[in-house]
Amino acid sequence: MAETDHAHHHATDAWLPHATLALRSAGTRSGGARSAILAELAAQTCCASAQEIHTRLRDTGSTIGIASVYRTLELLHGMGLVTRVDTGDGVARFEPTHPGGEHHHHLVCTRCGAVEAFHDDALEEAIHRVAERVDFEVTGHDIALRGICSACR
Amino acid sequence: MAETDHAHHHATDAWLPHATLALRSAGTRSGGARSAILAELAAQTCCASAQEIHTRLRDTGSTIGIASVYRTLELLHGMGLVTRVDTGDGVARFEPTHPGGEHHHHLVCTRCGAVEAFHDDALEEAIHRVAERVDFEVTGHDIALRGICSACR
DNA sequence: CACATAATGGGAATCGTTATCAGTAAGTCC
DNA sequence: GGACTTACTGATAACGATTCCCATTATGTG
Repeated sequence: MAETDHAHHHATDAWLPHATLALRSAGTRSGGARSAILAELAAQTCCASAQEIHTRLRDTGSTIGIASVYRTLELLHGMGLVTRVDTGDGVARFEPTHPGGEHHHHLVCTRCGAVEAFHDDALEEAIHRVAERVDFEVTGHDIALRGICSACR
Repeated sequence: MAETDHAHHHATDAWLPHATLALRSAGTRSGGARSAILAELAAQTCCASAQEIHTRLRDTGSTIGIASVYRTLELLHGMGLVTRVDTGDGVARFEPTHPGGEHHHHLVCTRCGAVEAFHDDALEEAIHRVAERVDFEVTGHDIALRGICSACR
Protein backbone atom coordinates (compact mmCIF):
# COMPACT_ATOMS: atom_id res chain seq x y z
CA MET A 1 0.00 0.00 0.00
CA ALA A 2 2.55 2.53 1.13
CA GLU A 3 5.34 3.50 -1.22
CA THR A 4 8.23 5.89 -1.10
CA ASP A 5 9.05 8.38 -3.80
CA HIS A 6 12.00 6.33 -4.95
CA ALA A 7 9.73 3.85 -6.60
CA HIS A 8 8.66 6.54 -9.04
CA HIS A 9 11.95 8.03 -10.11
CA HIS A 10 12.45 5.95 -13.23
CA ALA A 11 8.96 6.90 -14.41
CA THR A 12 9.79 10.56 -13.84
CA ASP A 13 12.62 10.30 -16.34
CA ALA A 14 10.18 9.56 -19.14
CA TRP A 15 8.34 12.84 -18.84
CA LEU A 16 10.68 15.09 -20.81
CA PRO A 17 10.56 13.17 -24.12
CA HIS A 18 6.84 12.59 -23.61
CA ALA A 19 6.15 16.29 -23.15
CA THR A 20 8.50 17.29 -25.96
CA LEU A 21 6.73 14.92 -28.35
CA ALA A 22 3.29 16.11 -27.27
CA LEU A 23 4.27 19.73 -27.88
CA ARG A 24 5.71 18.92 -31.30
CA SER A 25 2.58 16.98 -32.21
CA ALA A 26 0.52 20.00 -31.23
CA GLY A 27 2.39 22.03 -33.81
CA THR A 28 4.32 24.27 -31.46
CA ARG A 29 7.91 25.37 -32.11
CA SER A 30 10.73 24.63 -29.74
CA GLY A 31 12.46 27.77 -28.55
CA GLY A 32 15.39 27.97 -26.20
CA ALA A 33 13.39 29.28 -23.29
CA ARG A 34 10.75 26.60 -23.45
CA SER A 35 13.33 23.82 -23.74
CA ALA A 36 15.14 25.08 -20.67
CA ILE A 37 11.90 25.32 -18.70
CA LEU A 38 10.93 21.80 -19.73
CA ALA A 39 14.32 20.49 -18.63
CA GLU A 40 13.99 22.31 -15.31
CA LEU A 41 10.52 20.85 -14.76
CA ALA A 42 11.77 17.36 -15.60
CA ALA A 43 14.49 17.72 -12.97
CA GLN A 44 12.06 18.64 -10.19
CA THR A 45 11.32 16.08 -7.51
CA CYS A 46 8.12 17.86 -6.47
CA CYS A 47 6.18 21.02 -7.31
CA ALA A 48 7.72 24.45 -7.92
CA SER A 49 6.32 27.93 -8.51
CA ALA A 50 6.91 29.99 -11.65
CA GLN A 51 9.15 32.34 -9.70
CA GLU A 52 11.19 29.46 -8.28
CA ILE A 53 11.71 27.99 -11.73
CA HIS A 54 12.66 31.41 -13.08
CA THR A 55 15.15 32.04 -10.28
CA ARG A 56 16.75 28.63 -10.72
CA LEU A 57 17.16 29.22 -14.45
CA ARG A 58 18.58 32.71 -13.91
CA ASP A 59 21.04 31.34 -11.39
CA THR A 60 22.52 29.13 -14.08
CA GLY A 61 23.22 32.15 -16.26
CA SER A 62 20.09 32.03 -18.38
CA THR A 63 18.39 35.28 -19.43
CA ILE A 64 14.93 33.75 -19.70
CA GLY A 65 12.08 36.17 -18.98
CA ILE A 66 9.52 35.48 -16.28
CA ALA A 67 6.76 35.84 -18.87
CA SER A 68 8.10 32.83 -20.75
CA VAL A 69 7.92 30.73 -17.61
CA TYR A 70 4.28 31.68 -17.02
CA ARG A 71 3.44 31.21 -20.69
CA THR A 72 5.04 27.78 -20.83
CA LEU A 73 3.36 26.63 -17.64
CA GLU A 74 0.01 27.81 -18.95
CA LEU A 75 0.57 25.96 -22.21
CA LEU A 76 1.66 22.76 -20.46
CA HIS A 77 -1.21 22.97 -18.00
CA GLY A 78 -3.72 23.42 -20.80
CA MET A 79 -2.36 20.29 -22.45
CA GLY A 80 -2.40 18.34 -19.21
CA LEU A 81 1.38 17.98 -19.15
CA VAL A 82 1.79 19.62 -15.75
CA THR A 83 -0.38 19.51 -12.66
CA ARG A 84 -1.14 22.61 -10.66
CA VAL A 85 -0.71 22.33 -6.91
CA ASP A 86 -2.17 24.87 -4.47
CA THR A 87 -0.53 24.75 -1.07
CA GLY A 88 -2.66 27.50 0.46
CA ASP A 89 -0.27 30.45 0.27
CA GLY A 90 -1.74 31.99 -2.87
CA VAL A 91 1.13 30.86 -5.08
CA ALA A 92 0.53 28.36 -7.89
CA ARG A 93 3.01 25.50 -8.07
CA PHE A 94 3.43 22.99 -10.87
CA GLU A 95 4.90 19.55 -11.36
CA PRO A 96 5.15 17.20 -14.33
CA THR A 97 2.11 15.03 -15.06
CA HIS A 98 3.39 11.56 -15.84
CA PRO A 99 1.86 9.82 -18.84
CA GLY A 100 1.23 6.52 -17.05
CA GLY A 101 -1.02 8.21 -14.53
CA GLU A 102 1.31 7.63 -11.60
CA HIS A 103 1.33 10.61 -9.30
CA HIS A 104 1.69 11.62 -5.70
CA HIS A 105 -0.04 13.94 -3.26
CA HIS A 106 1.24 16.49 -0.78
CA LEU A 107 1.92 17.08 2.87
CA VAL A 108 2.00 20.81 3.53
CA CYS A 109 3.54 22.22 6.70
CA THR A 110 1.35 25.04 7.97
CA ARG A 111 4.23 26.41 10.00
CA CYS A 112 7.14 26.62 7.54
CA GLY A 113 5.40 26.00 4.22
CA ALA A 114 7.46 22.94 3.35
CA VAL A 115 5.90 20.54 0.88
CA GLU A 116 6.54 16.80 0.87
CA ALA A 117 5.18 14.11 -1.41
CA PHE A 118 3.44 10.87 -0.53
CA HIS A 119 1.63 8.11 -2.36
CA ASP A 120 -1.00 5.69 -1.13
CA ASP A 121 -2.77 3.05 -3.19
CA ALA A 122 -5.70 2.63 -0.80
CA LEU A 123 -6.35 6.36 -1.02
CA GLU A 124 -6.28 6.21 -4.81
CA GLU A 125 -8.75 3.36 -4.72
CA ALA A 126 -11.11 5.32 -2.45
CA ILE A 127 -10.89 8.30 -4.80
CA HIS A 128 -11.63 6.04 -7.75
CA ARG A 129 -14.79 4.74 -6.07
CA VAL A 130 -16.01 8.25 -5.32
CA ALA A 131 -15.37 9.31 -8.91
CA GLU A 132 -17.63 6.49 -10.09
CA ARG A 133 -20.65 7.44 -8.03
CA VAL A 134 -20.79 11.23 -8.40
CA ASP A 135 -22.64 13.04 -11.18
CA PHE A 136 -19.40 14.47 -12.54
CA GLU A 137 -16.99 13.35 -15.24
CA VAL A 138 -13.89 13.21 -13.06
CA THR A 139 -10.59 13.74 -14.87
CA GLY A 140 -8.22 14.29 -11.98
CA HIS A 141 -7.84 14.94 -8.30
CA ASP A 142 -5.67 16.73 -5.76
CA ILE A 143 -5.17 15.86 -2.13
CA ALA A 144 -3.28 17.89 0.44
CA LEU A 145 -2.72 16.91 4.05
CA ARG A 146 -1.95 19.88 6.28
CA GLY A 147 -0.03 19.77 9.51
CA ILE A 148 3.37 20.18 11.11
CA CYS A 149 6.42 18.63 9.49
CA SER A 150 9.03 16.68 11.44
CA ALA A 151 11.52 19.55 11.25
CA CYS A 152 9.06 22.01 12.82
CA ARG A 153 7.98 19.60 15.53
CA MET B 1 -20.79 5.20 2.87
CA ALA B 2 -22.18 7.79 0.52
CA GLU B 3 -24.12 10.71 1.95
CA THR B 4 -25.79 13.72 0.54
CA ASP B 5 -25.28 17.26 1.80
CA HIS B 6 -28.71 17.24 3.40
CA ALA B 7 -27.50 15.04 6.19
CA HIS B 8 -25.25 17.85 7.33
CA HIS B 9 -27.56 20.81 7.31
CA HIS B 10 -28.58 20.67 10.94
CA ALA B 11 -24.92 20.54 11.95
CA THR B 12 -24.25 23.60 9.80
CA ASP B 13 -26.70 25.57 11.87
CA ALA B 14 -24.56 25.17 14.96
CA TRP B 15 -21.56 26.97 13.51
CA LEU B 16 -22.63 30.57 14.11
CA PRO B 17 -23.03 30.34 17.89
CA HIS B 18 -19.92 28.17 18.07
CA ALA B 19 -17.82 30.72 16.19
CA THR B 20 -19.32 33.65 18.08
CA LEU B 21 -18.49 32.02 21.39
CA ALA B 22 -14.96 31.16 20.29
CA LEU B 23 -14.35 34.76 19.24
CA ARG B 24 -15.70 36.11 22.52
CA SER B 25 -13.54 33.65 24.46
CA ALA B 26 -10.52 34.89 22.54
CA GLY B 27 -11.22 38.37 23.84
CA THR B 28 -12.27 39.98 20.58
CA ARG B 29 -15.03 42.58 20.38
CA SER B 30 -18.09 42.09 18.24
CA GLY B 31 -18.51 44.88 15.70
CA GLY B 32 -21.26 45.23 13.14
CA ALA B 33 -19.15 44.28 10.17
CA ARG B 34 -17.83 41.10 11.70
CA SER B 35 -21.27 40.01 12.84
CA ALA B 36 -22.66 40.46 9.36
CA ILE B 37 -19.78 38.53 7.82
CA LEU B 38 -20.23 35.69 10.30
CA ALA B 39 -23.94 35.52 9.49
CA GLU B 40 -23.17 35.47 5.78
CA LEU B 41 -20.64 32.65 6.25
CA ALA B 42 -23.13 30.68 8.33
CA ALA B 43 -25.68 30.93 5.53
CA GLN B 44 -23.33 29.53 2.90
CA THR B 45 -23.91 26.01 1.61
CA CYS B 46 -20.36 25.76 0.28
CA CYS B 47 -17.24 27.88 -0.08
CA ALA B 48 -17.19 31.55 -1.13
CA SER B 49 -14.45 34.06 -1.90
CA ALA B 50 -13.90 37.29 0.01
CA GLN B 51 -15.13 39.29 -2.96
CA GLU B 52 -18.27 37.18 -3.27
CA ILE B 53 -19.07 37.65 0.40
CA HIS B 54 -18.44 41.38 0.09
CA THR B 55 -20.67 41.70 -2.96
CA ARG B 56 -23.48 39.75 -1.29
CA LEU B 57 -23.32 41.98 1.79
CA ARG B 58 -23.23 45.15 -0.32
CA ASP B 59 -26.23 43.95 -2.30
CA THR B 60 -28.25 43.87 0.89
CA GLY B 61 -27.50 47.53 1.54
CA SER B 62 -24.53 47.09 3.83
CA THR B 63 -21.58 49.51 3.62
CA ILE B 64 -19.03 47.00 4.86
CA GLY B 65 -15.53 47.51 3.49
CA ILE B 66 -13.69 44.79 1.63
CA ALA B 67 -10.83 45.08 4.11
CA SER B 68 -13.12 43.94 6.92
CA VAL B 69 -14.04 40.84 4.97
CA TYR B 70 -10.40 39.91 4.41
CA ARG B 71 -9.53 40.73 8.01
CA THR B 72 -12.37 38.64 9.40
CA LEU B 73 -11.56 35.69 7.16
CA GLU B 74 -7.91 35.88 8.21
CA LEU B 75 -8.91 35.96 11.88
CA LEU B 76 -11.34 33.06 11.52
CA HIS B 77 -8.85 31.04 9.50
CA GLY B 78 -6.15 31.59 12.10
CA MET B 79 -8.53 30.28 14.76
CA GLY B 80 -9.52 27.31 12.65
CA LEU B 81 -13.12 28.50 12.36
CA VAL B 82 -13.11 28.58 8.57
CA THR B 83 -11.42 26.31 6.04
CA ARG B 84 -9.63 27.67 3.02
CA VAL B 85 -10.46 26.02 -0.28
CA ASP B 86 -8.32 26.46 -3.41
CA THR B 87 -10.17 25.58 -6.58
CA GLY B 88 -7.27 26.29 -8.91
CA ASP B 89 -8.21 29.73 -10.20
CA GLY B 90 -5.95 31.70 -7.87
CA VAL B 91 -8.82 32.88 -5.67
CA ALA B 92 -9.04 31.81 -2.03
CA ARG B 93 -12.47 30.57 -0.93
CA PHE B 94 -13.63 29.90 2.60
CA GLU B 95 -16.33 27.89 4.32
CA PRO B 96 -17.27 27.34 7.95
CA THR B 97 -15.31 24.67 9.82
CA HIS B 98 -17.82 22.67 11.85
CA PRO B 99 -16.85 21.92 15.44
CA GLY B 100 -17.76 18.23 15.29
CA GLY B 101 -15.23 17.62 12.54
CA GLU B 102 -17.82 16.84 9.88
CA HIS B 103 -16.85 18.31 6.56
CA HIS B 104 -17.10 17.77 2.85
CA HIS B 105 -14.80 17.94 -0.15
CA HIS B 106 -15.16 19.47 -3.59
CA LEU B 107 -15.89 18.69 -7.18
CA VAL B 108 -14.52 21.48 -9.35
CA CYS B 109 -15.65 21.91 -12.95
CA THR B 110 -12.64 22.78 -15.07
CA ARG B 111 -14.89 24.21 -17.75
CA CYS B 112 -17.23 26.58 -15.89
CA GLY B 113 -15.57 26.78 -12.47
CA ALA B 114 -18.61 25.49 -10.60
CA VAL B 115 -17.92 23.95 -7.20
CA GLU B 116 -20.03 21.17 -5.69
CA ALA B 117 -19.64 19.39 -2.39
CA PHE B 118 -19.46 15.68 -1.66
CA HIS B 119 -18.74 13.48 1.33
CA ASP B 120 -17.45 9.93 1.49
CA ASP B 121 -16.70 7.95 4.62
CA ALA B 122 -14.42 5.43 2.93
CA LEU B 123 -12.32 8.28 1.62
CA GLU B 124 -12.09 9.79 5.09
CA GLU B 125 -11.00 6.44 6.43
CA ALA B 126 -8.27 6.14 3.79
CA ILE B 127 -7.04 9.64 4.63
CA HIS B 128 -7.00 8.74 8.31
CA ARG B 129 -4.80 5.71 7.65
CA VAL B 130 -2.36 7.76 5.61
CA ALA B 131 -2.18 10.39 8.34
CA GLU B 132 -1.15 7.69 10.79
CA ARG B 133 1.80 6.37 8.83
CA VAL B 134 3.49 9.54 7.57
CA ASP B 135 6.15 11.45 9.50
CA PHE B 136 3.91 14.48 9.82
CA GLU B 137 1.51 15.69 12.49
CA VAL B 138 -1.58 15.90 10.28
CA THR B 139 -4.19 18.43 11.39
CA GLY B 140 -6.39 18.62 8.33
CA HIS B 141 -6.80 17.72 4.69
CA ASP B 142 -8.30 18.99 1.46
CA ILE B 143 -9.46 16.97 -1.48
CA ALA B 144 -10.59 18.28 -4.85
CA LEU B 145 -11.84 16.19 -7.74
CA ARG B 146 -11.57 17.97 -11.07
CA GLY B 147 -13.68 17.29 -14.11
CA ILE B 148 -16.73 18.32 -16.06
CA CYS B 149 -19.98 18.99 -14.22
CA SER B 150 -23.33 17.65 -15.39
CA ALA B 151 -24.41 21.08 -16.65
CA CYS B 152 -21.33 21.42 -18.90
CA ARG B 153 -21.61 17.89 -20.22
C1' DC C 1 17.44 30.39 -48.23
C1' DA C 2 13.28 33.31 -47.73
C1' DC C 3 9.17 33.78 -45.39
C1' DA C 4 5.24 33.37 -42.25
C1' DT C 5 4.52 33.37 -37.77
C1' DA C 6 5.35 31.29 -33.21
C1' DA C 7 8.38 32.30 -29.38
C1' DT C 8 10.73 35.55 -26.51
C1' DG C 9 12.03 39.38 -23.02
C1' DG C 10 10.95 43.55 -20.95
C1' DG C 11 7.86 46.21 -18.91
C1' DA C 12 3.15 47.98 -18.27
C1' DA C 13 -1.29 46.62 -16.61
C1' DT C 14 -4.39 43.81 -13.83
C1' DC C 15 -6.13 41.45 -9.98
C1' DG C 16 -6.40 39.46 -5.43
C1' DT C 17 -4.76 40.43 -1.06
C1' DT C 18 -2.43 43.02 2.72
C1' DA C 19 -0.84 47.16 5.20
C1' DT C 20 -1.70 51.77 6.81
C1' DC C 21 -4.22 55.31 9.09
C1' DA C 22 -7.55 58.20 11.03
C1' DG C 23 -12.26 57.91 12.77
C1' DT C 24 -15.71 55.07 15.38
C1' DA C 25 -17.50 52.20 18.80
C1' DA C 26 -17.31 47.95 22.20
C1' DG C 27 -16.64 46.87 26.69
C1' DT C 28 -14.59 47.99 31.13
C1' DC C 29 -13.89 50.41 35.33
C1' DC C 30 -15.34 53.58 38.24
C1' DG D 1 -24.37 56.07 33.34
C1' DG D 2 -20.02 58.36 31.76
C1' DA D 3 -15.09 58.49 30.73
C1' DC D 4 -11.51 55.83 28.75
C1' DT D 5 -8.73 52.30 26.51
C1' DT D 6 -8.21 50.07 22.55
C1' DA D 7 -10.20 46.87 19.20
C1' DC D 8 -12.89 47.42 14.99
C1' DT D 9 -13.95 49.67 10.72
C1' DG D 10 -13.79 51.77 5.86
C1' DA D 11 -11.14 53.98 2.47
C1' DT D 12 -7.17 53.85 0.11
C1' DA D 13 -2.34 53.03 -0.78
C1' DA D 14 0.91 49.36 -1.31
C1' DC D 15 2.22 44.86 -2.62
C1' DG D 16 3.10 40.47 -4.98
C1' DA D 17 1.72 37.13 -8.33
C1' DT D 18 0.17 36.75 -12.79
C1' DT D 19 -1.28 38.37 -17.37
C1' DC D 20 -1.11 41.48 -21.26
C1' DC D 21 1.21 43.99 -24.87
C1' DC D 22 4.58 44.90 -28.25
C1' DA D 23 8.68 45.11 -30.75
C1' DT D 24 12.32 41.79 -31.75
C1' DT D 25 14.15 37.21 -32.60
C1' DA D 26 14.25 32.73 -34.27
C1' DT D 27 11.91 28.15 -35.79
C1' DG D 28 10.84 25.18 -39.36
C1' DT D 29 8.43 24.91 -43.60
C1' DG D 30 8.34 25.36 -48.52
